[in-house]
Amino acid sequence: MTSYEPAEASERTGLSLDTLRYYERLGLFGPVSRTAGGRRIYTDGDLAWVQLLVCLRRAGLGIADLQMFMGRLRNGSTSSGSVVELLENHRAELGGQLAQLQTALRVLDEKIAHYRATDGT
Amino acid sequence: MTSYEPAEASERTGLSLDTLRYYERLGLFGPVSRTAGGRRIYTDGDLAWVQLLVCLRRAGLGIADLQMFMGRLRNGSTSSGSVVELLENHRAELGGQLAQLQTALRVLDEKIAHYRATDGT
DNA sequence: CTAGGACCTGGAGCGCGCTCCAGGTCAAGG
DNA sequence: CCTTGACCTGGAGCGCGCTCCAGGTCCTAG
Repeated sequence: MTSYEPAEASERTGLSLDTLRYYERLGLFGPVSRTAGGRRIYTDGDLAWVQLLVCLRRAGLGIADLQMFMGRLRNGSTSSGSVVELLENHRAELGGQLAQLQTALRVLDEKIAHYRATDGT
Repeated sequence: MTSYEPAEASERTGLSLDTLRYYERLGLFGPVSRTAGGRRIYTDGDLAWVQLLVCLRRAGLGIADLQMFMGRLRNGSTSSGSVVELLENHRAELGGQLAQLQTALRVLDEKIAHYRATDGT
């Protein structure tokens, strides 16, 4: 029992049927095998990939990133180094965003203080 | 000398003229004062706001966030609390993204290890 | 055999955040 | 005066990441 119909795959990954098909079309995973009639049958392996994709999307990577990502991972070639590199770059970027937010928080605190001092009703 | 022509404002904020106008149209800052002829003249105050906006955008907040943000800050009313709240929620979100990334990194390490063990050419 | 529902495909549509464009106005230099 | 270039406006266009739709197929239940 290591295979799932589309509905179940959707449920398990949290992606819509459309999005699953979309990702597959873009080559982010799969190709997914089919029944004689042409319906998709997702394997555990497929879903594991999808979970990883979901994870990366949630982490803020773009579709293009995921494409080169999958490309690299597919053709072995320990260029997996560059994949990890990509992730770590993104992590750095997130760090930057956090820093921006903290700056914003600081600036806001100043503004609030200023308001209180100037216009302290 | 606390005022700037559009070109200079653009240069100083790193936003395009279009984007400056766009943000102003959306009410994210301003209204910017004009010359008799109708050209914009940005003040230091304007640019300070814009810097804050840039900061928040870089931190990943959406335009809608910025709008309610500015709305809150404008009408005083120490609801600035909810503004800070917004920022901190977002910070938490970034934290979540980082976590997702780390999970992805971990999963990848596993996959790589698996590759090496299975197919270790 | 028939009905119903889950699934298929290709392509159109949408919300976001800009970016570009046409057609016109202002203002400093010659 | 005229030219030139930075600026103005409203609105169209674009790339992303889905999401929705029409029109058709499969297949299980009655």
